[in-house]
Amino acid sequence: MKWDELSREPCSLARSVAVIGDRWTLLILRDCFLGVRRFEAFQERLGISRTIIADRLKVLTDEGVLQKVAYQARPARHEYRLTEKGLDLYPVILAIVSWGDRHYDDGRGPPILRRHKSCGCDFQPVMTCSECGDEVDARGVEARPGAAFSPSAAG
Amino acid sequence: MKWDELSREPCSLARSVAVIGDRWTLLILRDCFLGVRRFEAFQERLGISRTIIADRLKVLTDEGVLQKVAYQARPARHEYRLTEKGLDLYPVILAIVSWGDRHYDDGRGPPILRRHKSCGCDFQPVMTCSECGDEVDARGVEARPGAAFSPSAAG
DNA sequence: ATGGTCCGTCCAGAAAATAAACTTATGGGA
DNA sequence: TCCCATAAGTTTATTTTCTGGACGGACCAT
Repeated sequence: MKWDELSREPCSLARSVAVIGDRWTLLILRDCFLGVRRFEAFQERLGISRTIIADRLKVLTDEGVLQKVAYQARPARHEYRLTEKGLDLYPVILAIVSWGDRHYDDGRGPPILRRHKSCGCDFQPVMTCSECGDEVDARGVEARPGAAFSPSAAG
Repeated sequence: MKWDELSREPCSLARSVAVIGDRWTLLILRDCFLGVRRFEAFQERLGISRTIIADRLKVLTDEGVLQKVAYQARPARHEYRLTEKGLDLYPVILAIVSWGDRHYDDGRGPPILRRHKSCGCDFQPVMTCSECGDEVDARGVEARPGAAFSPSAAG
């Protein structure tokens, strides 16, 4: 399988990874959720080559994860904002951060604290079942093929 | 920033991405959660070069996400199993799959269905607040620097 | 006029990813 | 014994991607 065939796999994980599973894309998305919106800001914060920033922002824009919004007319300038589809990626970011908080703590605690506005508390994300509300973990789940399954598919 | 500097960033997402943020690593982990354990099986299912499989399995093993377990002595053969640290990645996989299910459905529904054993229902994962139990989304959360924060850090 | 900001593109060299063939160790059958 | 098969990689050569730096265009402030 090649990288550009991923999006045609009958697998939701493969299709997602085709868009966001890149080395730098997740870092760009992290910054998006922290309020970074401009090309120069991404480049400065990440310290990677401008070519990659431009390429990844284009992919995310083409996929509808980010949206270009003009903030001044002359010279034409715009910023990159998360769309609804992009905001839907928040659980992905939270899950990754949470795993890092747990397994790669350097002893000084989490680098970023997150407060749930509606209850006012600093919180940890918990993955729960939509039906019973209990926490789900790998051992408590049974996977089986769905309608869109085909032999080479998975997840 | 370079790829191998990621793990030294004061950012839980960067540290995690240094381990699992690779193109193929997430696909390998997907298969792990579906019960795939042997080198040949990973290679056959993913259809990518053996070099990459070997390299990624080594990284995941070195990081303690997978563990080599012998299943026969002569010739020496072993399989790769998720450790507790690896099982902790389940919310990450679920979050990515869930996003794909929602935004890259081809009209035939999800390729894989998941049943929560304890309640017996097919379910969708919901990211909730550890303190109040309500669902969390990007707009309802406020991030701020924690103890391990430093100027270049994030998330 | 000079320098600064912002958002890119272009280029050549360096680094990484990839496919295909090969290696090692063993067991089974003709 | 010889040949084939299985499993888990390694080696080699090619292809792709990434990098750092320079460059460009459209403005603005001094």
